[in-house]
Amino acid sequence: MTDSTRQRILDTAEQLFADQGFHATTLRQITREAQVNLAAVNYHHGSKDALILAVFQRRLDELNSERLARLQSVLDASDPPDLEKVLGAFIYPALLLSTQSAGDGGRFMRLLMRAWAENATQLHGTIARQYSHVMRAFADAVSRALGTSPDNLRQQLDFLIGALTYTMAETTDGQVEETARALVRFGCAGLRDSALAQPRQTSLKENIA
Amino acid sequence: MTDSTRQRILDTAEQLFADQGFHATTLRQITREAQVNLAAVNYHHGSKDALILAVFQRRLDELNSERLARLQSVLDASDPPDLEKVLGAFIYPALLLSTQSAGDGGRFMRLLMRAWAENATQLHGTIARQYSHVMRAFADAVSRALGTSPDNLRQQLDFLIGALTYTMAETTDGQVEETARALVRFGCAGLRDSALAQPRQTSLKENIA
DNA sequence: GTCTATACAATGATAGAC
DNA sequence: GTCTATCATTGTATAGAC
Repeated sequence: MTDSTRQRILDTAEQLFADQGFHATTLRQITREAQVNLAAVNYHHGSKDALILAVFQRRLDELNSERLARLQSVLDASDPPDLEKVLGAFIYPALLLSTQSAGDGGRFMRLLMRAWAENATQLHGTIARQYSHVMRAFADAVSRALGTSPDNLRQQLDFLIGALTYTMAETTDGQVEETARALVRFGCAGLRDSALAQPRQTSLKENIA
Repeated sequence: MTDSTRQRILDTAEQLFADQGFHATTLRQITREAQVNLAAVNYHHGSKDALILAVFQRRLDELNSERLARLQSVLDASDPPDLEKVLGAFIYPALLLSTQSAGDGGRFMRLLMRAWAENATQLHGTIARQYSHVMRAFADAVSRALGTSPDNLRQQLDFLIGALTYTMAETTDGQVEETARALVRFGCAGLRDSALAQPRQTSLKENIA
């Protein structure tokens, strides 16, 4: 098969990256374990950095689709959407992914924090572009739930993303539900309180993260 | 001078790491720019990973000392300490460091997120050990400000650390005060609300992050 | 103790045959 | 698409000068 090579590389790379980190994992190790030729990685993905990026793209596509689907359900349920449920639609799929991503023990999302490192320019930029659509949708939903302008929420949503990202790296299988509930509660309180402070509608310069 | 070589390596490495990332920066580039011999890095620091760790140690020592000093001032001011000021003592020095660290343009703390990547085991573990003293002191102060057990605050403080870390990577010079105020407010609201949910005193298994 | 010059195995990447 | 052979560059180790 021609396409199975590409996918086999992706699967093996994801597992090895999660276990050993990006730098410690060599292309020779990946290709040996995936039973493909060394040059196949560069042929199918271009470079090692591009392979790392491809590993992320696949998971982030799942994650963001799931988030948007859940958000739509929440928006359909009530017109001023429920803030807790909006944040839940953002947080819960991420924590789920962090502990049970497709086959491997569940250590995939530890890579998200690992990944900010290495090729920060290319990878962080691409991830940000991936998130920008989702971020816009959620910022809009949160703003309607609170009755404030979406612009003022960017910073607080960044706080939430930071807390979520950091938490993903530390959460293990059994704690997903409990952790998600705690983080939703934490974020709701912070957002509601910040909304009281800035009820006006000003616009800040764009700062996508 | 005998000590200037070690420090020159540290300074040059910090700047290059911040600009290009850890992996992209080679030892030959560092030693060339610092005008020292290639082997000097391994002689003074042991390895490239150890050099990365040393770069962090230096800044984290400053940061944690500053945090504890400010915390002491807050504790001296009033016996049930003011929660806003406690969080400020934790957050403000970090954001300051992230934008104006010792000479270089201020891109140092961008490394903190970058760093969780590469040698996650050794570096993340050592950083956690560095933070554990500070974390304990702040958890204690927050618990007294709220009137709850410190154990129940671990998770919420982790949320705050995540938000802070993520924010540090994105904050630029002019936004320190404003960002710190917003993050303090966000964290206070989350902590106060979570304290209402769990006023009991149970103990969870240790999970230092 | 510090520093230098040099050497080494392993890595990511590429070119060209099939 | 896949493979073999090969390249420049990397982090690290060592031997020896000051």
